[in-house]
Amino acid sequence: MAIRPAEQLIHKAAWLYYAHGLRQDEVASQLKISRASVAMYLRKARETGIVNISTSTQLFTDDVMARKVEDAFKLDAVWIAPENAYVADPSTDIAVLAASVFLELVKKGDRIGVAWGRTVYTIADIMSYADLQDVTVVQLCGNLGAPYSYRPDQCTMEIARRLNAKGLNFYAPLVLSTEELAQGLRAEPVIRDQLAGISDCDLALYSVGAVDADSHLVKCGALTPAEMTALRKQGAAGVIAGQVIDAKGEVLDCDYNRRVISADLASLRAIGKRLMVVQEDSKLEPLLAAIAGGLCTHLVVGAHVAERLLEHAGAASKKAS
Amino acid sequence: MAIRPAEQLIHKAAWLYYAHGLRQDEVASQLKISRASVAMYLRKARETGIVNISTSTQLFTDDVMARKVEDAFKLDAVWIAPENAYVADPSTDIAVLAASVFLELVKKGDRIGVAWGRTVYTIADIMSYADLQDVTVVQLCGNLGAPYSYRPDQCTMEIARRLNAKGLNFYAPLVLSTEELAQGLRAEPVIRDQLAGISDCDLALYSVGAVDADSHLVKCGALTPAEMTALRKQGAAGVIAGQVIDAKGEVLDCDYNRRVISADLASLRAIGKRLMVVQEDSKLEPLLAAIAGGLCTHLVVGAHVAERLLEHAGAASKKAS
DNA sequence: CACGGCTCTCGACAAAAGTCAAATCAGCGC
DNA sequence: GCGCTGATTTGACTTTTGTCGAGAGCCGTG
Repeated sequence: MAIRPAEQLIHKAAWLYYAHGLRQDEVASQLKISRASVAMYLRKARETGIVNISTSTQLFTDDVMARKVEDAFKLDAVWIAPENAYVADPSTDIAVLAASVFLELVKKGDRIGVAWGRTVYTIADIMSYADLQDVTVVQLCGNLGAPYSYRPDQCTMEIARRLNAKGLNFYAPLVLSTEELAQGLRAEPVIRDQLAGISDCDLALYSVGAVDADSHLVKCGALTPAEMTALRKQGAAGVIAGQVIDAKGEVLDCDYNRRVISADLASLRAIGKRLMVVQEDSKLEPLLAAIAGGLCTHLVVGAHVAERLLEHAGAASKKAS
Repeated sequence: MAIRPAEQLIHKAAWLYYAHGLRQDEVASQLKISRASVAMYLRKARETGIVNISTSTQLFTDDVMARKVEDAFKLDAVWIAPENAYVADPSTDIAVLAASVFLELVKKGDRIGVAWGRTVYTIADIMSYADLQDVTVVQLCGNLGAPYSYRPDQCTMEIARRLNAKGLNFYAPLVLSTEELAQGLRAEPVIRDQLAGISDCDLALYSVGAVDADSHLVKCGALTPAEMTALRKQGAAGVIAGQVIDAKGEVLDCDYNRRVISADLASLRAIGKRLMVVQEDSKLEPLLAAIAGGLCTHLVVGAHVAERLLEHAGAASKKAS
């Protein structure tokens, strides 16, 4: 296989084209190949992250609303995707923004924790490629043998692939049938090491789930709709990395949570940058819970959710005074 | 001036085009402007660093020779520009590479020390734009009222401008006529603070000058050719940030050095990443001195100099054994 | 209020980049 | 040795992008 020379050529072509600003035909004659090949190499270079094209996400932090949300909830940084999007699908817009923000936050040598969900998978799916060799992507929670394409391990691996990073998977079920078994598995060296390594992460990427019948936990069979309703009554406000949290952002004391294998919230809070992405307008309550629990330092949301966050903050401060 | 809406438009256009991958005509219809304007906005976006296109410099570190030089001289990283360049001017090639490497090393929030010289100015000149608001570029040595376009303050300001960073200039002459005056000026609060702030830098960018009649010090009138020759006899091996160093990379004990206002070498050594760029083949001796003095952790050189570095290292180790 | 001077915007053309089917080449089993 | 398979490369074609001069809008000035 002539992959070595090809790799070299891709690098050289990318170098001449992007760094030196030569035209494709000039590159072609320098490298003594046809221009069409140059075009192909350049596409590969972009796809593999040999060249990085990134747009500043400043536009979305400059927003006054973003500043207000930052202040109101004491977050490190907030990005707001305009709702009156210029593009067809507003939820895609949030994911594209989230992917850019994510890439901006990642540094060389980082260890990144990734949770699971439709949102995270969408982000992974549209994320552009980058070449960050010494980055590790770890899975934050156990697996779910769901028929979905956004299984936890898929999210992790896809992001690792895009970044050209190492992917560290987590081969345990998210939820077991008994508490004892869960405890036993958590004590298992392979699993224990994985869980222990989570707090060493520099950056976490996750979303928050709603506590309703549409939740992934229900769709994947981890919980029945009835159990979900029951959890709601017990004070469940959201789902983070497979665990059910209450309105204060603490793990809900319930049978289900005790059977889950996932990063405990203290480990998550130990991660410096916790990037939370919320696409759906309906996830206001879970998001508030996550913020209350200090599970989020960096936030990407749509304008609509941002507005409602501010309304809520305003109401709360009024009540307090 | 309709510059505010324009700024917004540039951001939006860049966002839709680069992040969402729309075509220019699609962007144009979304934004309700002509495609020609979109093309113009995109150019501006590239020029101002709203979008970043960077190519991985891996190709040049992958080189086995680069590894050998790293090992032989205990450097953190070495990049080697191939001498049989694909481009017209080999020295430009080194500068382009150096600029890429430099941009790769800069992080948000960094403080960067920049020295002066043709090499540094060339790098500044071809460096692409970036948007790093919270970066500070400081000048490492005093000014020289030369008729050259690569005055120390110019180098600093140009790099600051390209990075969209703050530029901190150094308004003192590089060399004074008496030692007393130099001492007095160094004690001056404005100057003292500047000099004291140098060791807080995260990254330094400089080259090394040769001790000959072609040196900038001679061309700018700081030293006469005769003085230069005399210094050589006293053991001068190179020039760093306006100061004359000996073969061990220490400040040469001479009248000239005592009259200079510049970063002292200890401050330079305190900077974490010291990127040295050498274009000319003739600068082998100064480079060896700089390396010996621990003034360089990251190195960008042409293949020819790299070869000679290795020869030298080989000879030295043979002699030692 | 008309007048330059200024920048921004547009349409049309030229240049460059992307794409695809056909051709070429290397490796491999028969 | 021969022909097959699959990947790579090429030339020709189409689409997309860059550029330029003309014209439109805006402001301060006489």
